[in-house]
Amino acid sequence: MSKFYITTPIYYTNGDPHIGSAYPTIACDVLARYHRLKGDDVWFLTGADEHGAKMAETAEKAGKSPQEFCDETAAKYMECWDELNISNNDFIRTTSQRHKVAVRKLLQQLKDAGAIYEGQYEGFYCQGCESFVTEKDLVDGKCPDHGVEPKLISEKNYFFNLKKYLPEVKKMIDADEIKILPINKKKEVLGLFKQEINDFSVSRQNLKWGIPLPWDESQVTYVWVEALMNYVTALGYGTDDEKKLEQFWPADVHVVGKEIIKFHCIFWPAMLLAAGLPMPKAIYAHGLFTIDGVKMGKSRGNVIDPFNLIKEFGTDATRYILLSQFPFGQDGDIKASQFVIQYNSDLANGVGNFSSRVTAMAEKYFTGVVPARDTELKNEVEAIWVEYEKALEGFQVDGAIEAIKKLQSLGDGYVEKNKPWELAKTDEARLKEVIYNLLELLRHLGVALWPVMPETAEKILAALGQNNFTSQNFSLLKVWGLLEPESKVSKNEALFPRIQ
RNA sequence: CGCGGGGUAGAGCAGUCUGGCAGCUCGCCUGGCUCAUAACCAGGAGGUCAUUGGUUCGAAUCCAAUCCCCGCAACCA
Repeated sequence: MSKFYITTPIYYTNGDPHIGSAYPTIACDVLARYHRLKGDDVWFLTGADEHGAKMAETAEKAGKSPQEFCDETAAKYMECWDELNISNNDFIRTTSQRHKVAVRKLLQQLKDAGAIYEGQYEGFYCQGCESFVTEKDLVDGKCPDHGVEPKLISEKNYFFNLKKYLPEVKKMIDADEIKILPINKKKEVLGLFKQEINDFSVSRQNLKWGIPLPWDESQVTYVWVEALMNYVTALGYGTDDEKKLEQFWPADVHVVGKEIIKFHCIFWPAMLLAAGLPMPKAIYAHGLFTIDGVKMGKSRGNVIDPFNLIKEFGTDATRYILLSQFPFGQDGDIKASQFVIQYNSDLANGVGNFSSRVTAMAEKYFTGVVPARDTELKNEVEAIWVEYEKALEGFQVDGAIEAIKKLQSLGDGYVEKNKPWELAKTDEARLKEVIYNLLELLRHLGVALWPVMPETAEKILAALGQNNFTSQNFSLLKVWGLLEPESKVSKNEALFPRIQ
């Protein structure tokens, strides 16, 4: 049995959960469930990144203490994942005691290894914001929020000696010791090495909302530095019990958005290298949404709330709709107006209707008793399984959805070709074979569906009398002919009622 | 000349590496069917493949230039 450790990005929770975070979380859930089905020992981590100036500022605007605010948003995230039926094994919060303790251990480790040195950070500081601002944020050289010119100031900071580790990191990426996927993202990362990459600061002086450095309590750890560390702190790094760390680290895949690949593909490996920890095996960068052609953002008022989607379509359909908009590794544009159309065509008319028609025929013609075995569709179904597995092994969640669609349309085509309603009048023996093939195909569809739409899969399989299927191994489940003749099946209720 | 990705039917995408009838899904139109959730199946209409120039018997694909969109570009994560 092999292990599979998968992580979502750790979300910066200074606002409510939105589909930008729901999307990769669902994708990771599909991969986690697939590996569990295969019998792998899976650890699936997600979490909340809760420190930093921006968080403190957002909390203040909301009239709350940072901790209070974080507690509330983290709860919303957890609720959202719960409603989306996300099967994460852990949810790490960077304000949790376990994270803070482990971060300080890891930072000390980096310091002891000589990877951290003291230096001066120079930047534009806005009095109004009480934080550094970037030049690109300035309008006419002034802070857009406060209308004042920020002062160039300098403060003591600790820096990570990134340059020392860059050649080794590059080598590992080149050699696919850290696989960067999809393949074009590897090119992009290697391209970054051609530009000058400077050491980065790991601390902040005038900020309270963060984790104090172990060797200098006047400085707070720079937020994304400790955020990246969540992938090991959640496994118990630096505690008395590092069993999980030994069992699951290195990660099999960090799934990240393409906007943060530099942090994950360069900075994080460098830190791991300095700390003497093994490298993640793969980093998969997924694409970003635009909505009706424009970037999603609160100020644009086009943010799609996952809770609303769940309310409108249900958990499984929301999972499906988000994943099926565009290929996982690419950017894509989505339109909320397409969601209903897609729900109706793929789910109501597709999977749902197919399940109804097949189980209804079994009831009508054979009073719900599975007729004699047949193997007419065996080869075609096996070929689709090969495609399905190949896609998921390569983290191509959308490929699995394609395979599911193929199974279903193979079924609908088979019904049309064989016209069971005519066979019922003319050829009982042939009818038995046809219905068996359809029921068995539906069983395969149910299994294939499980990682993507677990509740639906369970309903389909329960109607076929397959109740404890998740306890069985996938290698067995995908074999043709598991459905026993003489066993009892029942008609499925409408899995996805049509939306008008 | 900062780095990288992208621009293909009304919509969302594949095809570009390795040049050879421009494909998929949805939507639309027509026909068929009645087991099923007004579902299903078959057929059809719809594209100067961002623009311009070049290479070639032949270019969405290769080369050059231009325009537009997205991510990164030392501290927003």
